[in-house]
Amino acid sequence: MKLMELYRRLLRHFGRQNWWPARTRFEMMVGAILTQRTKWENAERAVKNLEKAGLLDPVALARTPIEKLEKLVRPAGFYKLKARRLLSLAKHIADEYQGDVDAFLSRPPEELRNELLSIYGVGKETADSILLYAADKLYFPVDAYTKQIFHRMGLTPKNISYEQLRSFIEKNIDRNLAVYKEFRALLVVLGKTYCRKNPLCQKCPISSLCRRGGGGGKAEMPTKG
DNA sequence: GTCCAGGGCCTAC
DNA sequence: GTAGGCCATGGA
Repeated sequence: MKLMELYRRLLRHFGRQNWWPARTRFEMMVGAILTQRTKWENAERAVKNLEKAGLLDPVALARTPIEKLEKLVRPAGFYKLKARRLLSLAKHIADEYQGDVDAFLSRPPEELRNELLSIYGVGKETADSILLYAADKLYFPVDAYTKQIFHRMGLTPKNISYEQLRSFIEKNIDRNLAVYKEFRALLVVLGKTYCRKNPLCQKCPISSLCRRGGGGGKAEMPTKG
């Protein structure tokens, strides 16, 4: 099973996803933090609250009292944590780049990645999502769905590390931004739609490719990353 | 009422 | 370097 074959099959089945749903690069970054371990629908409510408050701007956001942020991001869950994380991201861009998001995202990719990872609340998946969807760099974000899907397909070991899986995927798909962006979105949609629910497993568009489950086996979506 | 969603931090081994 | 606990609202 070649990964590009899987990609084309998912694309035929689900159609283009056109991620990321955001008007600006900073809004994308905000959404990436708000959707951590959270449905996008709930994260989006928080994004809209911030937008109404005029806070989808690093300098404005960085100046906002955390108590106000906590109220606005409440629908996204983990609201105290996420308010802190948004502030740390906004302050970094405001302090180090005078709020110039483009200047921040224009840094050399590996340096930008390390810088993102140094920001409180930005882990590997969030950093790689920002690199791919906001900075247009060829980094493939690996989430819990992707890990589980590839394991069930017998492509990778269950306990593979984040970096190992990212490397595996990046070595086996076309180095093309549209492919990266769509494939990642399609894997999330596939995971959300089928993997967690056993009854739907048979209808999964890749069930014939799935060595585990696919029939009587238990769906094993992890509850943790 | 129960389960869980597009992670990451902290702590203990 | 990694396993486990923790964070929390909203919808099914």
